[in-house]
Amino acid sequence: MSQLPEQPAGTSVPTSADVARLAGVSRATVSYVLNNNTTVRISESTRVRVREAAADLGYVPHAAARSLRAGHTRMVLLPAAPTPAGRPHERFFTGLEADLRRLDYTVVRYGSVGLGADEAARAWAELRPVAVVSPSGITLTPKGIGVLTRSGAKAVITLGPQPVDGAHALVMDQEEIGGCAVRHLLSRGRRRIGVVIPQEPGLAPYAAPRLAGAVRAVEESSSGARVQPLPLRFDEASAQDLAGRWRGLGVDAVFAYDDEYAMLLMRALQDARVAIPAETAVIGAGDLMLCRLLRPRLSSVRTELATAQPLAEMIDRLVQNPGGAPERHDLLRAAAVGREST
Amino acid sequence: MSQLPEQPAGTSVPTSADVARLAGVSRATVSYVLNNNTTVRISESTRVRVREAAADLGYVPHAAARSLRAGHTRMVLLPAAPTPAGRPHERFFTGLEADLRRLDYTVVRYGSVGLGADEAARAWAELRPVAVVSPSGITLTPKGIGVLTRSGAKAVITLGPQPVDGAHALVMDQEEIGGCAVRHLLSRGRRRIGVVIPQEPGLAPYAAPRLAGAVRAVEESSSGARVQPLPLRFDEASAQDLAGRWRGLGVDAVFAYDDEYAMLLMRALQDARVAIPAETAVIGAGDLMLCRLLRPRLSSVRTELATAQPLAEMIDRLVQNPGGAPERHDLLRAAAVGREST
DNA sequence: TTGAAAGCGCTACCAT
DNA sequence: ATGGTAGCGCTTTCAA
Repeated sequence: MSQLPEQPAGTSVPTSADVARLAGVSRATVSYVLNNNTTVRISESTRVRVREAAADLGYVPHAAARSLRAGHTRMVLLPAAPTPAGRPHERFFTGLEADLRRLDYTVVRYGSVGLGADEAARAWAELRPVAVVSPSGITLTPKGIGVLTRSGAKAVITLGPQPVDGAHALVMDQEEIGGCAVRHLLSRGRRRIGVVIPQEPGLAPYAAPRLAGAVRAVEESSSGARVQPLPLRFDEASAQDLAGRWRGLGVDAVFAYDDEYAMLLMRALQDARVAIPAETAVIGAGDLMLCRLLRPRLSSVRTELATAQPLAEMIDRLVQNPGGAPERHDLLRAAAVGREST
Repeated sequence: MSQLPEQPAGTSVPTSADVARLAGVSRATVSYVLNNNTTVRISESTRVRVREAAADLGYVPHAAARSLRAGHTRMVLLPAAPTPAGRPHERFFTGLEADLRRLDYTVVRYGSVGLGADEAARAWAELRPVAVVSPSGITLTPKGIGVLTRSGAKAVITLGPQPVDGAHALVMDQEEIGGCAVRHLLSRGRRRIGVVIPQEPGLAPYAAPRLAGAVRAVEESSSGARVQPLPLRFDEASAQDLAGRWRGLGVDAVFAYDDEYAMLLMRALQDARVAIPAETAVIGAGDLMLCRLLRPRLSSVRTELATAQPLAEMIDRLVQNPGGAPERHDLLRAAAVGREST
């Protein structure tokens, strides 16, 4: 048995002292090496040993300790104004924030523009959050989850179209949206169904499962219907191009990804004299106000985000009682709303 | 007094030790009092003295030190996914974030839902940011600015329709938007001009100056035109109600606050058989995609946000060289885009 | 009822 | 080239 006091294996967060001990150097040296301090000369062999020790332990520096020592931060605060008339997404986060504040948490929205998944996880870990709610758009890897939990996060929750292994998941089941849209179109007697695939890169994690759900709904219907993916950029030229080729595509209905793409496409189709819904039915998703303002009124898949309250309570529960098996909850209820466009 | 809220070299950020010294007690007592620790009994007179000392010094606890000592945080991290197809506002902030990260700053979007202006400023100050960029929606008061600078913020910058005394300001001149809209309508020969006033509370800081700009443009035109404010909520019922009273209002043009309100109102007017633009001209603001998708195509005031790059550089400059006179920069360039609706 | 002091993790100064 | 160590601001235990 080692004579050194044993660290409770999983529970304690490694510090620079741990790295120093493992590398057989002082904490000062660790600091010099890891910060690439150039005013001090450290032998290459020591550098390597320190870096390896840090990597072995999964060491992540503690931002609070660092800035306490430094006497200042490099933090630029961007207070987020509550958005009264925001998108459903924004309203959800604003509500979550309020609920968590009520439970005495400090809510920080941390930007990670231009960072890769694991870089981002590391940057988050430096802040030592007690909980992380990661939206899609940043794909949290199992490795990233490890970094976060090892740095003290009690609850790591992914929030997006698909769950991630090893984290709790709030799933917004995008497949169901595609499924709802297609079942609605099938019920209207349509059989050759186009599905818009937005070409904006950030939307892929949503677009792919919506298409998959559409395909599955067709297969399960045994109707002999078929699905045709339709790439579309969010600009008029792309929409006009698609509309110009419309009759050649031979589709009698289209699920346009969401309401805004639907509006764009519908206008282009109308300009190309494609009758809606006679010739082609159109359905969007999101059930925004604009559905009711367009003519014909736009059918849509209403997606109801559960209120944030249960999520706030779930976070609180996981923080107080961490370590259970990953939970998975569905957060999205989808239902088609038929209007004049289908 | 209303000069620069400077941070002279000798005056540093007050700590609990300073409070203790001023109150003539120990740091422990300060901690007990300010945290309302109930396990320890402190005389009422001491409590009062401590609180007064804290208030006198403008003491704000240091969140990093607190969580370092506690060994854990109550921080819930809400990583903000980059929004590729977001609103101009969001894209601006995302760009700012990337630019600042490149300058090696840590960008944190801090929510303050349900907090008053000075409460919020205090909460921000606890994080000891080196710079704060405060959007409208949270009205930063001179007092709040003082709290922030005294806690070490080198650059406090307001970002919104109006500058705030004592802080640097990036002004998004909302009056100019109203002015542009009205001058455009006047040039189209309209003389009785309605101006939509959204009833959503968060929009007041924008709505009021847009109206003011509209009024001023009319006055300066010496055209004998008049302006009529038109309250409107963002729902169909409110729009239908307004449209139903339309002919009694005697307006021949309307500046509809922004494109989305314009879309809502235009639909209601069309449903009420008000001819656009023959009977009433409509202009929005924002020049969103939907302007080109509506029929008639919606005229709009294009508002060009300067890119975030200069702001990031300004922040960096102020951090490195703080204490100058408040700067003021205009961030918005507005120009009317005439389409079929006017 | 209050105070003295330890120590959270880190970096920078001053020794070797 | 590397180590010892002080101290950032705070809370909390123990002692007075």
